[in-house]
Amino acid sequence: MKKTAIDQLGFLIHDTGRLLRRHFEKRGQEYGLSSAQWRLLVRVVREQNPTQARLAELMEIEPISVSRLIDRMEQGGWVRRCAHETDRRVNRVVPTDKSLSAYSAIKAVAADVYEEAMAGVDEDMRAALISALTLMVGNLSSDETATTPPNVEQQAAS
Amino acid sequence: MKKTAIDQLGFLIHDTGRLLRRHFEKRGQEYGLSSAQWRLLVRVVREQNPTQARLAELMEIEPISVSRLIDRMEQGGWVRRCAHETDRRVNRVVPTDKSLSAYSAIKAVAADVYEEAMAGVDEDMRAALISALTLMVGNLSSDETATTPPNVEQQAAS
DNA sequence: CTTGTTTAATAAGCATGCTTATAATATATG
DNA sequence: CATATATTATAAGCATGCTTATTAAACAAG
Repeated sequence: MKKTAIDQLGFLIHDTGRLLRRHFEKRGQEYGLSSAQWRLLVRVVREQNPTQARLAELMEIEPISVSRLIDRMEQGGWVRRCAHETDRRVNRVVPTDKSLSAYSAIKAVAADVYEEAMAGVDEDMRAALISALTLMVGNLSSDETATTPPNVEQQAAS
Repeated sequence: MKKTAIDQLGFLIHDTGRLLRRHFEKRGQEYGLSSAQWRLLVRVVREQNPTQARLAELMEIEPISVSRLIDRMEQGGWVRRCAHETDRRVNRVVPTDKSLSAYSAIKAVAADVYEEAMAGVDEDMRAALISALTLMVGNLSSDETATTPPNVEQQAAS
């Protein structure tokens, strides 16, 4: 039945994520950017010099994780911490020239990895995949409180 | 177009995995099992006392990661390392009574988290999701070497 | 102005993954 | 038997996430 497949959903998503990360890092390692660093850089470029707190919010990770990611990225010459104009508590995170010039190349690598991963997955299935994942992120983000909304068929242990 | 959605695939899968893990750990923390420990325990029970090397192979993580996971699980009373009958290099990993009695309860928690995540995702979409992820895992596991032969379906190594 | 609260960033320490290296044991070969 | 190679587990050290606690600055209220 499908039930057995659902049991493996967590494993599947975990594995897919791990494999994507692994491939991206292998392909992107000539640039010296890890996948976490790449995710952060995308936000920095898109948001135009966000603060660390803003990055934590966008990436849904803790501020301390951002802080340490940026430690390493600053060391690697990818971003700089710049003082905020008015608020002396705040750092703006600014991409370096190195980041800006590598950006499109690395973006192409990412797109390439995605296409490699999606070989043999037709358009309909891609659309369904993305819709399903988007729904799931919504379900899991929103109801930090609720437990079991509308039509759940929860299965006990099998 | 769809291209923009594909760009976000990595982010989506990453987020979904992170959120699933977070929910599972919140719900399962009364048992004191993390999600990595849970994944390992499932293998241990299914495989009937596998060796650490076998676990590393099954979970596709490094032997050293297994070793340290088991360090903590042994401390937590979830598994024991038992000497192999003939090969003195080898440890068999054996679930404790505590594991066996908690197993179905935790399995139910996992199933519950999956259902919560999948609320509003209909049967067709679930099937497509699982098929797509399975294909992706295949693509990313098999071709550790190739780069992007157009629409590949090579299943070289397993 | 002083006191208290909130916010931004960091520190300390843990879990889980990784890579690279080592120790102990098994096995294969001269 | 002795030596070379495999395999199993572990060690050391790093990256990235977490929780909890701290520091510095901003802001609000008396």
